Formats: sequence, structure tokens, C-alpha cells
Amino acid sequence: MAGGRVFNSASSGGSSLSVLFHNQKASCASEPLDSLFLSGSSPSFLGSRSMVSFEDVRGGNGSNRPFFRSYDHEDNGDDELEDYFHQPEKKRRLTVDQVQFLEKSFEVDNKLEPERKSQLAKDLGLQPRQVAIWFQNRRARWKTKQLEKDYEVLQASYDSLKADYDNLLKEKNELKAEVVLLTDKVLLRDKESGSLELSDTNKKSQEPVQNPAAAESVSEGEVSKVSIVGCKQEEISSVKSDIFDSDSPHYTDGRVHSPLLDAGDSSHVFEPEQSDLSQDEEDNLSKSLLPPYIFPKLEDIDYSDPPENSYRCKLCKQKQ
DNA sequence: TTGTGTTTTATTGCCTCC
DNA sequence: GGAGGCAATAAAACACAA
Repeated sequence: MAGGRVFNSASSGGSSLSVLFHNQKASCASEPLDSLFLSGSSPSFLGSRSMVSFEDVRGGNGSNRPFFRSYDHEDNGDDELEDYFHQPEKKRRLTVDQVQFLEKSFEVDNKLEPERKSQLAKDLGLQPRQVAIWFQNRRARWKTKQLEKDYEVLQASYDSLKADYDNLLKEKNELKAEVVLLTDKVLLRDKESGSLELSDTNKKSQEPVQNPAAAESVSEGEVSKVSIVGCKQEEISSVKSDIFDSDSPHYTDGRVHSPLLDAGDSSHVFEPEQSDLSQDEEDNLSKSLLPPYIFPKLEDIDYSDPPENSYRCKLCKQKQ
């Protein structure tokens, strides 16, 4: 016995139906609940019959029960009914009307004060304990459903955030690919212009001074180093400024910051994908790819005249 | 009819509040 | 310490496919 609680579900005073129905009619107060008692003069509910001795119950007007459930074998004659009532300790389900009554009461308030409990018990012809148990189980079911709802909401929120995150990741990868591509292009161009310069030098040097060995002594790497300093800085700056476009996600403190994510509940559901390289490593990589390039200060960039070949990716353009 | 999964009713043990 | 709530669980009732 838990907590000194007394479970006397099988006894409870052996109340008779006549008393129960008398109480029910006298005390049924609430209007919606009244509507459940509109079956002519007959009582709506079976009365106290769960886990009680049915000898007492049947001694009253037990043969006159219009609200027996269908499973009560109402068509099967007296013998089965007799057997049924000689199973005193079996679980009995509440009738549909009883459940409806309880449901309506639960809608009003899912907590059960002692007065309401005894009132409901009287109205329904149940033990107060049964009413309490029903409410308890009903609260448990409600809680389960509520959890399911909460889960669905969270799931939807997660899906939405995940979609945003995936888009940003895709965008980031595309930008990365563009950086690599553009870097290659620039290097290639520089290389070509360097060799042109070299051939010009060769021509000039060949004419007045016949010294091909001097020209050959300049290695390719040196050409690149020399020429790259003179590379068109505005082109590079446009690349760089476009790469770090304000709409694009960017890193500042090691996290992805984007208008999309920052606008909403920034609980940082997603940690930024751990890049193959750390931010420092990525910076170093950029430096190694564009080593001697001198990027202009942001204030020196003229944004009024964007480069013809915008390096902005399609995603960025779509966002605008 | 029977096996199996689900729902409903009830019990138990623990916890909190007064 | 009693009353009542809750979680976990048992077990009966029920639904349903094979």
C-alpha cells in the first residue's frame, strides 16, 4: 500500500443504483453534462459496477440498464449476463456516455478537486477513486500527445534550419570553388603576360645586345614573382570583395554568421561544419595562393562600378 | 479461431505539499 | 503523516489480420 493510501475499490460501501441515480439527478449541475442525461427517464449510466460486488448492484434495478456497452452481451440472454456478473474482480470499461461525460469535464479542467471528484462520481455512478484514476490516466495521455505535438514542432523547426544550413554550406562550397578557379585564372594570366614581357625583353635584348643567356637565366618562378606585383589590383580586389559579400556567410569568431541564421532564434542549432582546414589554415592557403597580392583597403574600393565579370555566384545573385 | 498489437483501467511506489 | 500527483507497469478488453 503506497503512502498509506487506502484502496478500497472492491468495497466502497456497496452503494445501490437507486441511491446513485437519485444522487445523480439531484446533483447534476453543469449544463453540458446535463445533456448526457437526456435518455428519457432512464439513468444514463450503469452506476458503480467496476471492481465492486455486483450482487448488491443487481439487487437494485440491475435488469433495467439501457446504457450497458455493446460488449455487455445484451443480445446473448440471461445466462451470459449471469456469468458476466459473477466475475466480480474483472476490469470493466466505462460506457461511452461515461467517457464522454468525463471528457467534457476534463476539457473544463484537467485537475480534479475533491468536490468535483465526488460530484462526478455521483453523476456517473462510479467510485470517486475511479474518477480520480480516469483523470490521472487521461492527464498521462494528454501529456503524451502534447509531447508528440512538441516533437513535431521541433522537428519542423529542425528541418527548416537544416535546409538553411545545407543551402549555406552549398553556397560556401561554390564560393570556395570559385576562389580556386579565379586564382588559377589570375595566375595563368600573369604567367602569360610574364612570358610576353619576357619575350619582349628577349627581343629587345637580342637586338642591341646579343645575350640570350641572360634572358634564359630568369626562371619561371621569378617571372611570376616579378610580374605578380604588378598585377591588376582592382581585379583582385573585386574578387575579394565579392567573395566576402555581405549576403554570404562569413566567419568571424569561428562560427558561421549569416543573415538567415542570425535573424531567427540564434540558438546555434548547427555548429559550423568543421572545415578540412582551420580558419588560420584557410587564411594561409589564401595567402599562399595569392602571396604577394596587396589588397586595397575597403574604403578604396569603388562599388559604384561593379566589374563586368561579376564573380558573385548565382545563389548570391538570386538572394538580391 | 487465434495470435498479436493497442487501448483502457487499475495498482504500486515514490515524491511533494500542507 | 496523510492526501494527492506522477511514472512505470500489469492486466483485462478490444481490434484486426491471417
